[in-house]
Amino acid sequence: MISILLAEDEHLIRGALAALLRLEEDFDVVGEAGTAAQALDMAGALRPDVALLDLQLPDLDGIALATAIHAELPECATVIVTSHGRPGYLKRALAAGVRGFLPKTVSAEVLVDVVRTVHKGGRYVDPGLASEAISAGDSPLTPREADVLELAADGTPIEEIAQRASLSPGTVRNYLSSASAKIGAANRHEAVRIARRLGWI
Amino acid sequence: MISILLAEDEHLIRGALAALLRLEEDFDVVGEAGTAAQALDMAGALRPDVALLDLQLPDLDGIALATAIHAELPECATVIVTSHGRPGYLKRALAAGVRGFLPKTVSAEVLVDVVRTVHKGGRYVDPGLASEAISAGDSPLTPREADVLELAADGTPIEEIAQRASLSPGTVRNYLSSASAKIGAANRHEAVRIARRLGWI
DNA sequence: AATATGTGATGACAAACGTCATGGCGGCGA
DNA sequence: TCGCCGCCATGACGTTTGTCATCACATATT
Repeated sequence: MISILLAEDEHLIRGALAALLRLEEDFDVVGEAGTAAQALDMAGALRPDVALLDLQLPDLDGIALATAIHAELPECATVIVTSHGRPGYLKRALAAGVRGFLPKTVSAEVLVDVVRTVHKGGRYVDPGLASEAISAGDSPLTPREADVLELAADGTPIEEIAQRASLSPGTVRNYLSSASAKIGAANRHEAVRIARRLGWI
Repeated sequence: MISILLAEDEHLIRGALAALLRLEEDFDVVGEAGTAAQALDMAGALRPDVALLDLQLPDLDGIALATAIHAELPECATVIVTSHGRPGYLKRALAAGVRGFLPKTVSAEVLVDVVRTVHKGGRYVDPGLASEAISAGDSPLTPREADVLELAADGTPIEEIAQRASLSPGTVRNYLSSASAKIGAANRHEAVRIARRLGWI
């Protein structure tokens, strides 16, 4: 019997996934959490064999949650499930010791297989995502460039970015300019979009 | 027995929802589609009582799909399910004759209830979404302003927007300026974000 | 010690952008 | 028929950007 903890913020999806997993005779969904904090509590209390984590949770992202769970429950295998197959996230997830990484586009059968695989100590990464991650390569941005670019999201004007980052407006423009050049974008807004898609910010 | 057609692009979620619905004795999931085109084919062939449609599908949005289904199968009740509770969409969906509108944050029980309700001829709209839609009000944008603002998404430069919309760059700037003013945004990028959130574009 | 790299800043210049006034044209309701 | 509104355009103005050269300082690498 494999005991499973589910962390997913959308109630309906959480329930549906639970229903799906409960169809397997050897699966036991012991807990369903809607937030990372809840999931962490439940992990400690229920000590599941496998934790199925959505990448985007309201309080913390799934990778940080996986790290926290590993610290408290090293024998628990974690699997990240996500709608947005951002290549950068995959790398961070693997670095965090996650054992499985799946987009929500896989079939139910694959999910079930993966749960069994990671429970037996194996690993599984979606092949499509893996090849994307390889072709996307590492982020060319310096840490500071990534910071500033992140602050530039939502169309924030330079002046405000400068204040939030405690930088001079000129410096902000320099970072944004070099980041856009590295990414190959025409302007910072496009740069933000691309960097987001690749999981660089 | 209520026969149900499911249209949802994410394979895993589609399977999970199907599993959830099949737990009900009086439900029969007769078809699962990943695209609007597929869903339309299946609707014609399987003539389901209820169609459960995701708002975002790769080829067409759920509202357009609902309209198409009604045209071919007037007795089929349609329910839209969505991750993004954009107020504007709710209005358009109701105008299209959709019988149910739910965010994915509702519980599995609610979904099941709603399916039964709409099958009996009733309607259901998520209360939270409804109040949001009311408070958000109608779009203040003229059709053309909305067009141009939509083209301005992804940080496209004005010159390119002008070409795609077959307008002079000056006109584009005028529309963008007035749209931003109406929305209360400092620049077009912020305007795009707000309009997106409210379902105006 | 020399070199490269990241961080932070300034100044200058051109291009892109936001705003406003103004005009013409067409449709639609009063 | 008149006025209002949406559509499209132009010109002018100031502001915000993107880009580049150049500098200083700190930290690693070789």
